[in-house]
Amino acid sequence: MDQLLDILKKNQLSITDGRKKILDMFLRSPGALAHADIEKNTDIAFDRVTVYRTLQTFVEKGIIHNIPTTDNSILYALCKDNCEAGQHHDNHVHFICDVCDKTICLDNVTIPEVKLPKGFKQKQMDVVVSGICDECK
Amino acid sequence: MDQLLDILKKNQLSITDGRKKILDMFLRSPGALAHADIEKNTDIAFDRVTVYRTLQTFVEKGIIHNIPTTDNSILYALCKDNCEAGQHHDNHVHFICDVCDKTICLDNVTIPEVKLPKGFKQKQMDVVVSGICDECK
DNA sequence: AATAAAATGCAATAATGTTGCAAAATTAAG
DNA sequence: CTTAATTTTGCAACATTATTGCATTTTATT
Repeated sequence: MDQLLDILKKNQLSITDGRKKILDMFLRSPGALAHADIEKNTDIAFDRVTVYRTLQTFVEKGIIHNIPTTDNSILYALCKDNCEAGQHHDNHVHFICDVCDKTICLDNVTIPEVKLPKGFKQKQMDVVVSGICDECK
Repeated sequence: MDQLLDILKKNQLSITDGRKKILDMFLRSPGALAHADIEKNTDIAFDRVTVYRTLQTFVEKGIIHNIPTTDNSILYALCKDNCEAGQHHDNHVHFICDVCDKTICLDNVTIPEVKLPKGFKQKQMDVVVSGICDECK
């Protein structure tokens, strides 16, 4: 049973080489990936446009979601437990390591609550913590 | 006593038209600004490059800081109380309104604490809440 | 007012993202 | 298994966004 095919089929996506390879990268990656990471991967011999469109499709289907960053890059991550169920709009804690620069999706960290001023209604919350990760300590 | 000049002088920056006008935009703006907002402002008749360099300088000096976003834009905000003291690396709560699309810096909202897994060391935390702001409710 | 230092504008270049359309691959049907 | 319909991909062109070097202008210093 291939996890790859499983995810693609569940989301009613046709099985193509591009989607398989890109999804495979996410499944193997401990952290988040930027568009550039994928494009620079020599195994991925696809056109820039295909990468853009594949990522867009994956986001729409809820296979991956994007992580806020303070630079102008977009980070994508597949969160192990939830995303396959299509619940990727749920709240997450993301950790960015200042040393190795990797972004890790901390699925099992409880997200805190925030008291907003009067009149504000919360729909989603993203928490990005930066510091030193467990491998670089 | 001009607040503008005060901020620039405190940070040992020469007083130029560009810096004055861009800083003025931040002082008048209730929310965060993107590079594009500044460039499109007809009062700002400066070269793109100047805007980039001015923003970079302001960030380095701690006059403004940038806010994580899930799209590929960089948002900058001057946070009313802290930034002048150069403490802009402190933790903030940012609110992005889904309706009017403005980003607001909630300085007086207490930032929550997060328990990280073993081995992770937290240095900074950014919280981005999205929903409906008090003006669009 | 003259000089040193810093900031700006311009031009060129690089990097990043988007769109339309033809060719190729995948799926569905017989 | 082969064919037709649908979807995906690659290419090309284009648009937007960001960066760098250098000459010119502006600001600060004496």
